[in-house]
Amino acid sequence: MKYDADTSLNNLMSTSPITIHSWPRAILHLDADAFFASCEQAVHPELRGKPVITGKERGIVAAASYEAKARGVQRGMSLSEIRKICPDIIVVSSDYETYSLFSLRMFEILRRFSPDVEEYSIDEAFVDLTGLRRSFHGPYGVIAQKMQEAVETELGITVSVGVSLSKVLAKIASKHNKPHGLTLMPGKEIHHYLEKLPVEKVWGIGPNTTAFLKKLGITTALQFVRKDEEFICRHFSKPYYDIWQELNGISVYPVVTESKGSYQSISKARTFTPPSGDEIFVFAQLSRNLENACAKARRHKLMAGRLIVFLRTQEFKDTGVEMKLTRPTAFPSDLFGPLREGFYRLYRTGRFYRQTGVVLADLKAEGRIQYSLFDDQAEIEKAVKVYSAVDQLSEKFGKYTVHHAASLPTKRQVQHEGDRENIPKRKDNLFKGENNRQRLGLPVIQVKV
DNA sequence: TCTGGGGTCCTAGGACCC
DNA sequence: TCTGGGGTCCTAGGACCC
Repeated sequence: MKYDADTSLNNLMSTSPITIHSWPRAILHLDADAFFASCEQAVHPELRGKPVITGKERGIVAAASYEAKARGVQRGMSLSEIRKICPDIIVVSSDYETYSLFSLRMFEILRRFSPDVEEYSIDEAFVDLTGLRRSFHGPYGVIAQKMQEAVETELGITVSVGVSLSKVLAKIASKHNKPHGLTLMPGKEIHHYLEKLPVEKVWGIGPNTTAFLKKLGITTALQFVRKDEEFICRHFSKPYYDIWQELNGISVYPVVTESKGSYQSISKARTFTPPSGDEIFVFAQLSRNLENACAKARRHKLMAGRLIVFLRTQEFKDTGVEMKLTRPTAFPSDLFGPLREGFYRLYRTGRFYRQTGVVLADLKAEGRIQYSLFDDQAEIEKAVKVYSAVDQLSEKFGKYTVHHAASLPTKRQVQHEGDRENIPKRKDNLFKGENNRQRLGLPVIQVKV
């Protein structure tokens, strides 16, 4: 039977004996379990089965292994709290390069099954499976299972998988059973899942909308889905109408296959404790944000047309200013003027600040920039030379080898890179790791001296 | 959820133009 | 000087995500 795009879940979910095509679309969502911690356990076998957390460099939990979660470790806990409930906790610094390599491998594996893979985040993917049953000689559930198996055996981590009619539903499915879950949610079973699902668990519905929904008497996903179109349009804007459709089994979010080529914006922010009322110090933080953001922009061959500066006070109040630049640039030397101007528009003596940040927006590709007649070409070329030297030095000797004097008063913090607590620093341990990297096809990472 | 860092998209309202 | 109607662009700000 041909699927009618207007058929809503109200029809799909009816107990009618008529068999409608149960998979108008088959969207898979894959979510790696405790990804960072799992990568650590895959690379360091001696960590397997043990409570591990990552995020040592910042002193907060970035990810906790399931063993740690089982012991009550949660995000947002301080390290001392964690040690109290779990004295044998293993704390490691985040190693984003390794996680990115695992991520890359994960997407490669998925693309063996379908070309329609969306790299949604470092540890999540959407895959459009629609129409693949023929070539795999099996139902979607079996294809999904094969994908899960491939990722798990080849990478040594576990992942949770959900398959349903839309991205929003697939996300609900993958979350339903974690870790190492595989949940199939065909049209006629969806309402079972939505019935017990608090509406705030739906992807795209945050605290604000949840509060609003509550006023309308809606607390579960099923209650939301069962409202008619007219009701939704009267009370909500487009994003929520889209979610409503997705929940109804009508796929409106495309699986975006193109890898994200470019950024809309680049931002760098930093929180410091204790909060500071020292003008020089706060500006230095901002200056450092700017240098970092610019370096990233240059790395991606982008230039900014707008600069946004923001400060967060002790009381978590944010203020910001936005500045249009006379010409696009990714050089701090061009931007210190605007930065200073923005800073003094925001900064109030006597206030204490806990965070500074910078956003580079209106990004344009380096090559496509038109300079005006009034731009000083010689100045620009000089800056190009200076900063390409800076970038080379940073690559060779580390991130903050060279920087502007204004960034100096941030009082450099001790770098924790590479030191890992509770892991004996023995040679064979290191080799174990390297063997594993090779087994996984990861390049051996050079140790900085 | 007592709060880290990095992103995206949508909407309302004003400015400006015919 | 006042008055319509309609379009586009920009910006601020909100809301949400991992």
